[in-house]
Amino acid sequence: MRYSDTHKQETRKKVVKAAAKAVRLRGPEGVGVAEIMAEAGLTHGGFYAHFPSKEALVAAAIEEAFRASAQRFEKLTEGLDAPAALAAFADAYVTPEHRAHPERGCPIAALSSDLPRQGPQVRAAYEAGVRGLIRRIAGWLPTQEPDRESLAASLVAEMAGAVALSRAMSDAAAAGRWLADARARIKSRMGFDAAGSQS
Amino acid sequence: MRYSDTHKQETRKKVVKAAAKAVRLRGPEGVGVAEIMAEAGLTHGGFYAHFPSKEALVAAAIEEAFRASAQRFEKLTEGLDAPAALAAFADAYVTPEHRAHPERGCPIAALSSDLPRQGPQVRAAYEAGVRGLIRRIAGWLPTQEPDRESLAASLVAEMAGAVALSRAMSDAAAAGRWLADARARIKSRMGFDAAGSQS
DNA sequence: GCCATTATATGATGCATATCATATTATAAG
DNA sequence: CTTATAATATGATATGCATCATATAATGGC
Repeated sequence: MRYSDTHKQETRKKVVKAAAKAVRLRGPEGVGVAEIMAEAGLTHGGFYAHFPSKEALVAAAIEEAFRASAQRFEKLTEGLDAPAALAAFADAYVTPEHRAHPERGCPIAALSSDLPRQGPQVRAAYEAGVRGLIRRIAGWLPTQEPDRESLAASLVAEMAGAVALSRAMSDAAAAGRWLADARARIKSRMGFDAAGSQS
Repeated sequence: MRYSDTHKQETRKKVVKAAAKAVRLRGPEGVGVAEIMAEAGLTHGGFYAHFPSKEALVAAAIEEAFRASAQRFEKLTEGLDAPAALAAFADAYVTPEHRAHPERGCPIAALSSDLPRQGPQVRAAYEAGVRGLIRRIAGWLPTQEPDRESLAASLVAEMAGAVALSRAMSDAAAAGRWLADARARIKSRMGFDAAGSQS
């Protein structure tokens, strides 16, 4: 073996990371193979030594994006008890920072409407990521909650929907205020606030 | 004037309607000018007699999609009092039918993640549509609600997010069950259920 | 230092697509 | 019926992109 045996894997990783950013920022159709390779410091030619197709790269990019987001939030919530973890999650997710940086944010908010139009590999990667996030949030919900998975899915829908909607608002200040409102509503639905909380 | 003076306007309308479907189904980048013209029964050549650019068409298509959705829901809720109208809205929006037919559904759910990547005309059309829907829902919310616009926006985020997420689920039956759950949660947040409802 | 082999680069191909220039067709007025 | 003109079609251009064939460069073992 001539090159160090980790060399190819390392470049592959670089390419995938570049793709993970580019795809969230410009969308699966908005980004080209050559562009991603260039961002990873390579030219387009070597691409097919790493991936059988563009779709395979996009699928890998989505996996990577979910993995990185999960890691980010794990770090953010480690050592916290369940209510604090949930609150910390919402406080990080439903924010102007997340709105401003899709390229390092949650793939659900960044790609929700692109997804139905992607091929099966991409959809599978995305679906697995969604399920993983829902499961993580469900695990933090109070055990007396009758259907934690269902509530978790509903919370994910609202959080991702809120960030996506906020990205459609052109006025950043107004978007920020609205995100703060949405954040408060979401936290109050998480089941740990004063009694009386519904659903 | 040789052709009847409404002829061009009529074809324009046909083109915009075709575009409104195609854009929601295949996305702004997934659809071509020639394709849309063909769906309207024309060839691609005449296009620039109607629109100065593809972006202008996409913007018009989004306006049309919002207009049609608004009309649809107006018909659905006419004559109902506010609580019934809200419930009818949620019962029509958060459904497997909506999940299955983005091409005649809400542009918010169909295009949320594409939007930040579009040009200013398209974004303006979308933003106006979003604000219109939020305003309509806010008008149905109970007057004692402290901030109806904010709650309405939150509800729109959750409804659109729920439909978008459901479209990422490959198992239609599971998606349907989950949509039913989400629908119940959304209706219970609309402020007209048994006392004790929060936020 | 040289060789075999693996990784990346150069360059080509074919296809799709936005845009535009020019030709053709349809129709209302005379 | 003829004609002027508005509406649409045909065809061309240019560009961008996924994919692939072939050439070059990098590196560990001898």
